[in-house]
Amino acid sequence: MVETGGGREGGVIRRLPSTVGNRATIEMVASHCGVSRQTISNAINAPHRLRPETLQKVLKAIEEMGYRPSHAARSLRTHATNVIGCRLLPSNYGGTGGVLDGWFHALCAAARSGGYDVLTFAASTDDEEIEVYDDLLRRRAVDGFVLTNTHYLDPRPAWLNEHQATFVAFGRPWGAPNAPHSWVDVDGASGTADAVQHLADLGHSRIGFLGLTKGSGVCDDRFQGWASAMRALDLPTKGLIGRAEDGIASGRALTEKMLDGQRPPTGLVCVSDSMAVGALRAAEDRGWVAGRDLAIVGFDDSPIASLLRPSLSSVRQPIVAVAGELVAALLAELSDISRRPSRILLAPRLVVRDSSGAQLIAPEFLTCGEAPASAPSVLARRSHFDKRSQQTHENIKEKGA
Amino acid sequence: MVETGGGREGGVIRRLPSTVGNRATIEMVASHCGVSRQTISNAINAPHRLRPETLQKVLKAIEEMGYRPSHAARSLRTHATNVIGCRLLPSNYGGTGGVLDGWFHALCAAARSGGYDVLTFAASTDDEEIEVYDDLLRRRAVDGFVLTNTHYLDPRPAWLNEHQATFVAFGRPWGAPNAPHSWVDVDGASGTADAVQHLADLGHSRIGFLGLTKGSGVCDDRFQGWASAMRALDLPTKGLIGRAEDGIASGRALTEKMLDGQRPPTGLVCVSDSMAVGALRAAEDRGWVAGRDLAIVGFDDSPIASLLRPSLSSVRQPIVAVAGELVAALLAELSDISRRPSRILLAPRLVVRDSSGAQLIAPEFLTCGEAPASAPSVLARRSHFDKRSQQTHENIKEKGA
DNA sequence: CTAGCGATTTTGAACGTTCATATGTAATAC
DNA sequence: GTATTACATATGAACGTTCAAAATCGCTAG
Repeated sequence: MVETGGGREGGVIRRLPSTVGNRATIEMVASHCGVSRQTISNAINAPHRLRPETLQKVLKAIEEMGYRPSHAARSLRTHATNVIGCRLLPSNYGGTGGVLDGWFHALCAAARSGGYDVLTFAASTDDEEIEVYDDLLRRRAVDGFVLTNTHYLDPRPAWLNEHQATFVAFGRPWGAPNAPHSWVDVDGASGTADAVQHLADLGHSRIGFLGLTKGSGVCDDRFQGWASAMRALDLPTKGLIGRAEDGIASGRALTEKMLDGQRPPTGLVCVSDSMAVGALRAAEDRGWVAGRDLAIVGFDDSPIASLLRPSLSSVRQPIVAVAGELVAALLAELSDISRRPSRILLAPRLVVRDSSGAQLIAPEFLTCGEAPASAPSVLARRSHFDKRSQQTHENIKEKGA
Repeated sequence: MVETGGGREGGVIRRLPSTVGNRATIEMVASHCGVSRQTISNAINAPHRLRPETLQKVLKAIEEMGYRPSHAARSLRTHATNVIGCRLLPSNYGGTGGVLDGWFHALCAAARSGGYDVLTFAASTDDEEIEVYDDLLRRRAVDGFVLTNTHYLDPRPAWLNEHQATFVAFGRPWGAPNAPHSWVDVDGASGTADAVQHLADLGHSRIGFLGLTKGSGVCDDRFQGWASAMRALDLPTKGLIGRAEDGIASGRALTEKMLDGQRPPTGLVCVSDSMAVGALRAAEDRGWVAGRDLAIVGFDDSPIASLLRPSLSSVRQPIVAVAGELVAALLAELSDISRRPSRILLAPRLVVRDSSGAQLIAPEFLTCGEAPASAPSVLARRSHFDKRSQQTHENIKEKGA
């Protein structure tokens, strides 16, 4: 299976050892133009210093010769690398499967349009991540970092501060609200509050929350949004809170337990899409149809949300905007060292699909004709669904920023 | 929502302007040891040249002072950056949602353990990607590239060769089998052949193929595996080939059309998971249960495969191994410029789940009690499924490499 | 004692930029 | 006509390494 070689390509010269690096240097451009090094440098870094005609002449030569300043030389001289370091989380990390990928893409795009590149590295733990930080800083390979997945007792911000590194975080400094670094985050509380309001609008009064075991800042935030919305609507919360490790199995188990309770919920707001998938499974287990027999809203709007049947209503994070703000904040700090930290909270928006029952169940979905016997309360509950909201399929409920 | 500032942190000194770069240099280590620059350099790059006691003394100082050679200075002098450039595809690119993320993570890990870093960039088109290549090469910011998503008439390999860049590709050079660059790919044909064999073992004789419109090397490869396996088993193929753009809607439409044909398939092998999801939808549309009324096998084993109901049997690519081989091949080329290109084909493996009907349908799934009227041929077909294979749930059928 | 040799260490130069400063040049002011 | 100024361009040095070559050291042999 492993074949090496294949010189059948004939006269194809593959690479000339010493010509790989034979690209134009500033000196070559200078002598070509009949000016000095510094004039070329100025044409690039301080064009206002040049006489218009000189500038034009130099720029033309630069263009023709395809000159770009050597990254290493410039970086050596200026002590700036124009590179940002960022850890790539394992795929499907913590149930936010696929969401961070779009974010990462946006981050790279934003960085590049700001004149920066992104150096990506893998790490499995915070400590490993810190080791890479240390390496990159000592080698002076990056100007700063973007952190993701902040959490309680996160050792990274403190370490980076101690080592006088510039960085910004995607995620609040949970447990350290006054941490002196910049961050950008999504207002999870507003997302879950929206979800509650959405379900309440549909007539639900018993709305449960599926969260994580204590110790997750993200969950605390989202829980808080649910709790305050419930309070504001004067709805009961007793027996409607479930907590476990993130995961489909957990979501399923929590939902089962909650539905078996004295006064089961008719709607569920979940801390993550994986929890929501678990809830969907639990509904299936009973022969229920999510969106008809049980309303479910997830969080993150991961790629699977729209693929599931019934499709999953979910709170979508503005990941592209987050990436843009992070890059903007980091570049600002890099250029203005005495800058105060910026703290930016962006609003998510609820994407309404089938699982919350906001629209008619697609006919092809009702394969069984009638409600299964195992869900006796369904018909009684159905009345709720008659006052359906005006929201249309995949319509997005924007929350004013 | 946007708050900047928050100086309540009091006396926290955030960053000392000129101390950011005050890390140890080779000269500092040298004077600390009472030796010359070059001795320190040798301790790192050619330790055999040093007297054991000197080496030990120097290494100790290096350790204590936390010295690492400046990336810029070293790179300027040696003309090597120890950085690999790689485009990050938009998430969910071409239906392979989530698969490349795991690959990318593995790539970063492999690179780092080989002493390299990965510079990531976003690009929407091949031309945009080439522009970035151009930029990175001119600035001498990377030593080489890893390409993904190769296709017919791919302009990138030719461009890179013309510009004497070192690179390896994930994916064969479709349409240019003798292209003089190294590549690593997954043997799609063997994957679909396995899928056909799997379905044939389960008693299927009418096995359809859902592919892409002509012009996709990946699809041609996978199609070829299906076709030759069908031929080898002496099974009919007429009316069992569907082609369209990749996507769920396409898969659904193709499946519908095929099932409406004169002699519809009882099993489907799909070129991608998104096509397979479409097939699942088409089965649902008829009130069928995939794995019972129609066997479906996808390709890529994307994260959704195990989340779907019924869960999707799919051919999994050995992405971690691919990443490792790619890095190995690239580093080999970088260190040995006259090296001949290596061509490595790795075998995928079929992950058997519910949608291919290899095991009993989970009871909770059969909510409707009996086969729907719209699938009259189901009971007749059922006999096939009595000779079920021994494969267990999520069991993996390894293909010898 | 000294030449010769290998092992070890040092020195000068170079990599390609930008910074800080110096030089030149044209226009303005006295 | 010369001093003053602003503008435009050029020069020397430095960034922190590694390369190439030179210097030093410790031994052995003649």
